[in-house]
Amino acid sequence: MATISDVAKLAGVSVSTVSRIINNKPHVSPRKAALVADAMTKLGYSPLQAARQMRGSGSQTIAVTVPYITNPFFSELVAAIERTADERSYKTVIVQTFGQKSHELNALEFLKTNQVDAVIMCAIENDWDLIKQYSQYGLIGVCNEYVADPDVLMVHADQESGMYAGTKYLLNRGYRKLAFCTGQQDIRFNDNIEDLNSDRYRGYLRALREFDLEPSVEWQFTDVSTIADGQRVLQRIASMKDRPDAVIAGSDQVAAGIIAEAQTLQLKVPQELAVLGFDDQPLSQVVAQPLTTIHQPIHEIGDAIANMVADELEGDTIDTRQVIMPLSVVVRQSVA
Amino acid sequence: MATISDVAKLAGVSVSTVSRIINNKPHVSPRKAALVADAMTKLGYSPLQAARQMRGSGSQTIAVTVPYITNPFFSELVAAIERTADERSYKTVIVQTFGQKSHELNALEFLKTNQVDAVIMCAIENDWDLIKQYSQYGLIGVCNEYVADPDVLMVHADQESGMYAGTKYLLNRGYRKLAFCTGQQDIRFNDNIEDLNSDRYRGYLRALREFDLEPSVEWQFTDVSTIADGQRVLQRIASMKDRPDAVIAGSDQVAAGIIAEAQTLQLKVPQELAVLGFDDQPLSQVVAQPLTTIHQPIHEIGDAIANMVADELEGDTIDTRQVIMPLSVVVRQSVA
DNA sequence: TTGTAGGCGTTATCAC
DNA sequence: GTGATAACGCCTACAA
Repeated sequence: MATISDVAKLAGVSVSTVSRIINNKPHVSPRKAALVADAMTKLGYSPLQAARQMRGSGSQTIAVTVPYITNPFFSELVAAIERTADERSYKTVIVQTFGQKSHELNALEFLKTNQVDAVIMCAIENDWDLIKQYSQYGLIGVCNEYVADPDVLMVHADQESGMYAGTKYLLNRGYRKLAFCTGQQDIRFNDNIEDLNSDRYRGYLRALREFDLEPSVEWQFTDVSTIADGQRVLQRIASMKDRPDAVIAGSDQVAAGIIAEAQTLQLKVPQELAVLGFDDQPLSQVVAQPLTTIHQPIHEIGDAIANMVADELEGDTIDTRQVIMPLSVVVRQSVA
Repeated sequence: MATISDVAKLAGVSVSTVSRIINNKPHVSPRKAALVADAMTKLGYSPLQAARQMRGSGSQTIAVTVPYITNPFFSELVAAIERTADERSYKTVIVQTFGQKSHELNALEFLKTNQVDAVIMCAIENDWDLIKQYSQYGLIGVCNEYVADPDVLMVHADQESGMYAGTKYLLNRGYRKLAFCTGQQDIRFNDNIEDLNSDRYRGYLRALREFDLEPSVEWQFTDVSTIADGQRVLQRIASMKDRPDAVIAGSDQVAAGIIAEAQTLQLKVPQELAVLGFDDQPLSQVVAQPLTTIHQPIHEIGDAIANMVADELEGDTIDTRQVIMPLSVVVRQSVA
């Protein structure tokens, strides 16, 4: 493990000169620069991160928080972010929160201790007021989440319009008895809350009301997010006397579970029950009835936030700090 | 940011006493210990990693390398490892290699610079001889890969037997014209190589030979690993004059792609073409014909390697350094 | 049992 | 343009 003074010694200069060159600061003669560059490669030298961190220098590293990396939506998102970060020569560390505030705080602590220059939050567990305090230690970007703060770098899709379009599509096709699934624990909707799920619910309501319909409490399913959850949803639907004629799954995972279980229970999709997915993941093409779903531009979202964060880190002026990506319905076969 | 000397000052003791308490070393009076504990919580103090790293102390962090986090097999594996590491109070950082040697080396460099105490490699890109050199800086565990070195901590599934069982199952059901898919670039099989793919191929051959069959070069597909790859495989099969009657997909992803494309091309599974998956992921239950596949105990594998690594880090003596998990065929509907 | 002092590798400040 | 030197926060001999 060569150190900076090893390099200095070999190049016949002082450590400060080497340091200047490493961090390409001015006031260095080309001659010595060459000498040092030579010594560095000869020794295979690279600066020790830990020492830099102690000095409070940058780490060229970005942390990304996600709830669960096993959720394909997030693994794709992380992959996109990491790919772009890589191009900009930033390293990436992935932090799973498992929906726990403490894990999220761990990631934020990285900022405090200079382990990372920025954190991109693809899920938010703690109150924003708490999180915001960490921005004195480094940059915080928000991705796929909502924060009512015009200063933060934020990229997300237009969930309201997306869900509105999806619901409208079902309505236009003649469906009237719509079931609604959400990943959240309970539908705590109110007009003041700005978050992904409320936004989706808002879009759902807007479409419904255009048809003078009200949401049915009976047909609302909360806390569903996996394939297995989808299977359970369909079982409950199948056992109802008054069944919905369509179900808004909230994710392709859930939609896939619903369709698979429908198949085993011999319930015909879309004839007896239409299923609308969300995300448009590869999965949506391989289920028994390929999913009509709402396409999310995951890679564009990831690229955008990563580039914005990198820009800000490099001191570039950023014109728009918040970008909202459009969502659109992809028609396949799970809706008639 | 409270430092150790802030704590010392507040507690009215010296920094060394605080340090001893933090690292629960002997020779501390309970009275002072209480004082210090008090001061620590009052200040919200936590030791700065960077400073510890510079001293060469442990980081309580384990790096995990995977080729692509978007591959559900690996995201599940990582999740299992992280969960167990978390229980043992180790932090985890995920490093994607993207199949590139340089990215893998990055993870290994973490060892050198004390950023992590251990790295668990779930994919191996570089030569083992090169990798092994890094074990002077920290612990290296191997997961889901093969290394001919009795000293290394290693956990993987018995791919040979798994593939043998799967192939045998097809053979026993009367299939004789077996196609074979693999994720590797080309089938460079030889008896000396010990790796996951060779091992699988070995199992495939063993079963074939029991039926006096030879592998068909015509029906071997290399470099296939995604759903889209699977779709392409089916297209090629569909266009053949002499078609296989069964295909060993190598992964559930590929199997799902094959089945989806078969559906659009109106080719009946399993009547006209049987499909055997590998992994037994949730996906395998939602395709048009639920997959007959080979179950991999992903969580057990992840738990095992994480526990072994944690044990070794904590100086426990380890009885068996290599564990091989059994694989078994799960019968569903993609094979008649 | 406790405290003091030195050093880990780097960068920034100050002289020259 | 260049080079000493003092921090950064922590741990560990060594001394008391």
